[in-house]
Amino acid sequence: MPTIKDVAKKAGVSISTASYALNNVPGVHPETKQRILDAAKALNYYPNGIARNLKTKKTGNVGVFVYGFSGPIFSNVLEGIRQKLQQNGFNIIVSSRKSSENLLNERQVDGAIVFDNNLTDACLKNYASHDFPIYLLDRKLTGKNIYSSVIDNEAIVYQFISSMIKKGYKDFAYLSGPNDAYNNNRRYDGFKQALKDQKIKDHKYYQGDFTIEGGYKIGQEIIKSKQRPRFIYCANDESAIGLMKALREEGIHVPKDIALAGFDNIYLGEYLTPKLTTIGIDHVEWGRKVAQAVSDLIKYKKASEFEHPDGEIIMRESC
Amino acid sequence: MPTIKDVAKKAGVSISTASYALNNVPGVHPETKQRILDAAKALNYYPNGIARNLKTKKTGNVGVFVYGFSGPIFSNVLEGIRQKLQQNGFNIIVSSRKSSENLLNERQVDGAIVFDNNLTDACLKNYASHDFPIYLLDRKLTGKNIYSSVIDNEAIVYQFISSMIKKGYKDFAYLSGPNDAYNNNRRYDGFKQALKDQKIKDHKYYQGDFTIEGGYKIGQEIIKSKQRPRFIYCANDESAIGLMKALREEGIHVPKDIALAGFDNIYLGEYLTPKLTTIGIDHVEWGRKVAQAVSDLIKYKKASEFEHPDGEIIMRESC
DNA sequence: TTGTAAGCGTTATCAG
DNA sequence: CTGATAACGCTTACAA
Repeated sequence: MPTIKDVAKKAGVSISTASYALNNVPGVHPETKQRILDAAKALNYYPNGIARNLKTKKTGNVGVFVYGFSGPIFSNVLEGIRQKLQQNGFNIIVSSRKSSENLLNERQVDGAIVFDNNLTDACLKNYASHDFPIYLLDRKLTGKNIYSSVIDNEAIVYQFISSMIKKGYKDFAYLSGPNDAYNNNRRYDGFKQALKDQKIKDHKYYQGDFTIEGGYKIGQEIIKSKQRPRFIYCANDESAIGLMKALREEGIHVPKDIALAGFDNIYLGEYLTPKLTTIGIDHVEWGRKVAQAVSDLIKYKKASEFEHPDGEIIMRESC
Repeated sequence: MPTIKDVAKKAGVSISTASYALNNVPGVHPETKQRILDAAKALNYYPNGIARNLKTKKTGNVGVFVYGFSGPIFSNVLEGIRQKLQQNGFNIIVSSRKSSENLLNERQVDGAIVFDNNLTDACLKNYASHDFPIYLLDRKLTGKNIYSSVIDNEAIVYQFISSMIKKGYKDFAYLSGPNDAYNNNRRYDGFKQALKDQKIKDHKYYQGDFTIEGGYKIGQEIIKSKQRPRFIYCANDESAIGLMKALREEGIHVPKDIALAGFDNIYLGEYLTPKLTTIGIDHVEWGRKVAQAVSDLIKYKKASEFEHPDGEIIMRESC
C-alpha cells in the first residue's frame, strides 16, 4: 500500500513537498507538482485517511445514529441528510446501537445526528463536551453543543382532529404509540386538546407500539368489544394499517363503520384500500435542514437557525 | 480531552503501563492496574480510536455501502448484517455514493459489504488489492479478496411460473425491472424458461423500473390496450403494487380479470387488497450470513462458505 | 520553492 | 512487572 513517502521518493522530492502538492497548497513549482501528481497516479496512491485524521483532528465524517434501519420516515430523513452532507463535503456514516456508541466515544466523527432514543444522555453529553456538535431528532436534551429538532406534532394533530369534529365525528379513540416516545405523546396532547376545546369529554385509549402488528392486535380487540368507537386516530400510519387489516378481516367497513387516520404519510398509505388519510411531514427536507445545520456547526461553530417543518393534512379515503 | 498520557500521569505510571492495563494485557500488577482503571474512569477517558487505528492498521469498522437508504429489502439485509457484526465486535458503518468511495479509498473500514451497483469496479478492485475483503450483494465481480453472494432468482421464478401454468394460466406478461439490474434479468430468465418448457410460445413484455410509479404507469397503458394479458408477473413487489393500483382504479378485478404476483415479499404485500402473492427471500438471514463471512475474512483471512438463501413462494390472493 | 523535523495518540518492542 | 522509545502516515511550522 503506497504511502506519501513512496510518492515523494518516486517524484524525487521530500515528503512535505509531496504533501503540499497533493493538497494543492500554493507555492509548489508547477513542474514539481506535476511530477508528484504523476507519481501518485502511477502508484495509485490515496492518502491514508486515518493518519490525516489523527494529525488534523478532523475526520470529515458526520455520524447519523439510528436504532434500527427500517421505516419509511427514517429513510427519507436519511436521504435528505445524505444530500446535504455530500454537498458540504462530509462523509455520511450511518450506524446503530453499540457501534454508534463506539464511534462517538472514539471520536471517529466530527459531529452527529441522533435519531435514536436509546443512546444514553451520558454518552451524548460526554461527546458534546469535547466540543463536537450533536443534533437530536424528535428528542429533547439540552446542554452545550447539543441541539434538538422536534416536529410540532401537537399543533397539526389538533388542527386535524378539530376538523374531524366539525365534520361530525363525536366518538373518538386514540391508538397510541410507545409511552416513552416523544412524538407519540405530543400527538396525544394535540388530540386531547382538540376534544377538550370542542367540549367532547370522553374518548377511548388503546395502547399500541407504532407497529403494524400492534395495530392489528388492537383491531382484534376492538372487534370483540361491544362499544366500538366511530373514529380512531392512530399515532402513526403503521398502527393504522394493522388496525385496518384487522377490521377488514371482520368485514367492518372503513370509513363507513369506523373511520381512521394516521400520521407520517408513509408511501404505502396511498396503495391501501381505502387509501389512508394521514398527516405528512416533509422528512427529506427536514433531513436536509438538520444536515445543513450540523455542517455549519462543524465548519463555523455556529448554528444556522431553521424553520422546523410543519405537518400537512393529507385527506384520502379512510375518514 | 483526556489522553492516555493524562491517565498515566494521574496513576503515576508510564504510558506503556497504562496502555497495557487499559487493554487487559496480562502481566500488570493488579493494584497498578486498578489504579490506572480508576484514573481512566475519573478522567472519563476513552481511547482515541483514530490513533489506535493508525497504529494497529485496523479500524474495527465494516462498511456497508448502499446507493440509497430506502427499500424494505435493504433494511432487512442491513438488520441481519448489524446483528452479526455486533456479535463479532465490529462497528457497522453504512454509507452511500461519494462517501462510500472516500471511506474505501481512505481505508477507514477493514472490509466492505457492497449493495450498490454504482460503486465502480475500479474502486472496489483497488480497495481489495490492498488485502481488504469485499462482499458484493446481488452483483458479480471476480478478483482477489472479492466475493459475491447472489440469490438464485432464476430457479425460484421458474418454479413459481411453472406452477401457475399448471394451475391453468396461459397468457402471461412480464413486467420488468431496470434492464441492467442483475436480479431482474435472472428473474426474467426463469420466467421465460418456464414458459418455454411448457410450450408456451408468446408472452408480453412491459418495461418497468422496480418502482410503484413505474408499475402504475404500465397499468394505465394496459388498461387502454385491447389485448390484456391474463397473468402479469412483476419483477418486484413494488411494480406489482403500482400496477394493482392502476387496475383497481379502472375497476379491473385482481385476480378475476387479471392475476399478478411479485417478488421480494415486502411487508406491505400482506396489507393490500387483494393480498399480494409473491416470492420471499429471508433477507435478514442473508445479511447475517454475509456479515459472518466478512467477519471471518477479516479475522482469519478465510471465507466461511455458506448456503446462499433460497426463495420461498408465498401464495396469497392476487393469483 | 523545497526540505527538516516535530508531533497527533496510540501500540508494541525491548531493555531494565 | 514497568518504563523508554520507535513507529504508524500524515500535516505543518520553521529553516534553508
